[in-house]
Amino acid sequence: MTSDSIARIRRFNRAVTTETGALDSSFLGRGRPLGVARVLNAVGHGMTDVAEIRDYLGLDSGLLSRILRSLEGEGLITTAPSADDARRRVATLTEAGAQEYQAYEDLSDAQAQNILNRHPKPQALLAAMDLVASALGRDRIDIRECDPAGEDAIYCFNLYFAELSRRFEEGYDAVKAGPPDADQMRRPKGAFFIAYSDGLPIGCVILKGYGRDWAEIKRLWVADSARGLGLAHRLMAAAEDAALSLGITTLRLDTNHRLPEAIAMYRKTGWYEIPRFNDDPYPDHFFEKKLG
Amino acid sequence: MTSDSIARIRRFNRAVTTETGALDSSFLGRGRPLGVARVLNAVGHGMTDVAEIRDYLGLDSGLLSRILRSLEGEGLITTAPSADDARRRVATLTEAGAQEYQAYEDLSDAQAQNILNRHPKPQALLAAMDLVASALGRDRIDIRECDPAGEDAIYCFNLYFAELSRRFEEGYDAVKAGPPDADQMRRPKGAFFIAYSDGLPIGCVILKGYGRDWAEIKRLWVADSARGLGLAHRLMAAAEDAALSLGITTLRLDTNHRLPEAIAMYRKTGWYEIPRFNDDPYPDHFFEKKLG
DNA sequence: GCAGATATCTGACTTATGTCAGCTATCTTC
DNA sequence: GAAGATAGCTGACATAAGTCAGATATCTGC
Repeated sequence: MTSDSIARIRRFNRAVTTETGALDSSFLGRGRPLGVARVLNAVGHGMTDVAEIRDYLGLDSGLLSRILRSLEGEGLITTAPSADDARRRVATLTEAGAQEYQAYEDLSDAQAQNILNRHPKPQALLAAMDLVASALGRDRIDIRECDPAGEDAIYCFNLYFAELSRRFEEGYDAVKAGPPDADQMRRPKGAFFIAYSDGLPIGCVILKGYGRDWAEIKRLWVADSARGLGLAHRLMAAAEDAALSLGITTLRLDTNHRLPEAIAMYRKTGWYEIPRFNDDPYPDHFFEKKLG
Repeated sequence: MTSDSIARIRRFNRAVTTETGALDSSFLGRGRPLGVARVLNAVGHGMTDVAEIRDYLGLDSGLLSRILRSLEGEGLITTAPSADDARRRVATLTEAGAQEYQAYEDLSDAQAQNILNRHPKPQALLAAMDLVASALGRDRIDIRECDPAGEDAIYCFNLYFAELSRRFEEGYDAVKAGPPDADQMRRPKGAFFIAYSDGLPIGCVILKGYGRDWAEIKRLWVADSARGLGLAHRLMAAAEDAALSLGITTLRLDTNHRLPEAIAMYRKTGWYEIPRFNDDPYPDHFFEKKLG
């Protein structure tokens, strides 16, 4: 069984490296070496700081310098000293550079679309890819404080609501839970965090504050494909850190018996059950935790 | 939805290329450039013919020549003119080469094992990897005529029986279906085919002959992860070709109503239903097809 | 303002990889 | 056995990628 498993993983590696050789070569086909294309891509993704690019792509200082010069020579980027530290340099796309970047994006998109079109069960394929990507990329999952009214936040909330609808016998209607107040999820009252894996949101948590010394944890969500990787713990830790930094000493949350893994996790991490503290129709379990 | 799908595929590509950069570098760490290691690997996998290696790895004739020379210099391989065409050369591993090849294999295995160990749901991860690998590698699925008593054949049969057990209400007992007669699955009576995706068996079919002008199709199996890729058609085509080359003009098969996709496929590809022609307890549908 | 740290750049070098034309030995066909 | 095809080898060259030791400008802490 184990040796069969290893054979399967190795087959996967072969299949994927062969294919992603082709995927990477979508960066080619525009008459530019891979290294140069990768840097252009990094700048296009908003990585302007030279040091940041170097770090992200793992390039030598001298090598990156030459690549930047080459992109400048092509008229695709301009570099200038950073405003707050003249030793540092920042790179920005020129108009031609933005066009070229977009051309690479379009190529990548077309490539991805092609894989989808050729598969009989695209949804199953996507789910499998998500699972694999989360597993392989678990060390690269990062949790960022985000705008609770942003596009990614809405993406997370919709998946969270969909999950609740599946779990609850009676379904779930986001409207009944009351309208959200984004200010309560933003500093100085509260905070909002999204967990990203290579740019895809795969989890979130709200710290909903009222300007008092207690706050609520809401909408703790982890994507199916990322379950079991300890992401819920990390999100909760981020929320608790934020709470402490806002002078909040007590957290509360409500939940439902149809979410037993969550309840088990709360009990294991210092939460204790308390009486109902709101009249929300969905929750039937209420927890509290003292911080600090 | 579509643009979300594309984002997910691209995230997958990023995650996997980053990780498989690490995977490929397991080929490194032994003080040998990737190209050289790949050739050593190809020879270790039984690719002795120089032209075959060149084709498989997509290398330039001159480049491969130099790499072979370098491996010879290290004492890992020997090359000699081919017995039946002295222009061609064949490469073989020396003892030191076999050891070095094994060292690479062990590294790859350890790397794969490591991925498994770190995941909370290894079986789900493997299933997802299989699905992705079959999808990406569908152009590289090849069907080979194999020994029906070999290790891979037994692997396929076990998965086939497991599938039937799941499908049939009353389960499935391979013993009741009668003992296999390997000679009937080998030329000149019959034939046996396995579909391989990067070395992993993902489908099979038996052409079971009796030295007469009709034969039976048995154990047509396609792995879950490879459904929908047209593999059953390709396996059947291989079996039909083999039948024609053996002078067989009529094929028969039996199946069960719990395998509706298979029955639908038979009806669409020239098979017509006939009365029961054996007393096997499991089948309840019987088909025939005229070839040529 | 000075010492030491930091960020980037330049030049000189190496290695890996790929390309191509021409060479030699061998095979196939007539 | 001669003509042309084929397989692999060699030499000459090109490019991509990476390494490393200074050089230069700037920042930070004292």
